[in-house]
Amino acid sequence: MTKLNKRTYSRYSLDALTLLGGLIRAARKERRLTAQELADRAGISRGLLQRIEKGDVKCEIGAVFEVATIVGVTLFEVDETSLARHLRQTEDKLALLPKTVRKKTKVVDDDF
Amino acid sequence: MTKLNKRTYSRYSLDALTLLGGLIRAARKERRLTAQELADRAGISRGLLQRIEKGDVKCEIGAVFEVATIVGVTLFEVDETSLARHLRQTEDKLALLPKTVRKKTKVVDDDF
DNA sequence: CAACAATGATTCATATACGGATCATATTGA
DNA sequence: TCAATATGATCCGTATATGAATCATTGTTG
Repeated sequence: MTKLNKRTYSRYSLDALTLLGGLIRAARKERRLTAQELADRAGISRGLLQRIEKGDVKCEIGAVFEVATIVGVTLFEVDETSLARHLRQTEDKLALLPKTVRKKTKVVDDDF
Repeated sequence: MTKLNKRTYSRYSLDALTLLGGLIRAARKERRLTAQELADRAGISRGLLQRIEKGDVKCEIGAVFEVATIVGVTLFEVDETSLARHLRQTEDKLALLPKTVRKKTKVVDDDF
């Protein structure tokens, strides 16, 4: 029992999340949306939106992306076409790589 | 009882998540990292990494960002300096906006 | 200033995401 | 081809994120 897991996060991840939250909050205000209104539109609670705007690491990424999308904060390329194209490119790229990664079975046989 | 909430997600959000997962997976393979290895480095389980690479909407955004960071997939600007600068700019922008959004109290008084 | 509205913060119950284990399958290297 | 290993897919128990409710505070408008 007692998981005591304590995940850790790099500074970059934390900053990126804070930034994303800030962008969402700024976009919401520019559009003069109430926290409650935006939460309703996204189908989440106001409390969760608060945490999202604060950059809380423990939020469903789906909820965060949805809110961001609603207020017009887009990650990656903006337009859908380019997103779809990017998706295909990624798939193609993956097809080229070996399907499974294989570790070097043994240390270099350097006794000679 | 029975929440039956059924959140919905826009096509864009779903695509963006799929793309992000694909980018992570591609980056992992380019670096010849095993799923287990990457999971260990991120302090998460292999199962969760699987879901992340699949673009599952129900994942802690912190875990996703952390994994992405580890394999070098960066959202927003790449370098830390620009990220920090962006952070400040967002704060400044927020400072200019009204602190709370206020709804029009009444419907337009258009009986005349 | 007075009334009201939006936000921030907390608490609690519950739905659920997570880790861990396991099994089957696919893929690799020798 | 064979052995080894990575991956995919489930299942289960538990830690925990979420929604709902509430209260205090701050900001806004009239």
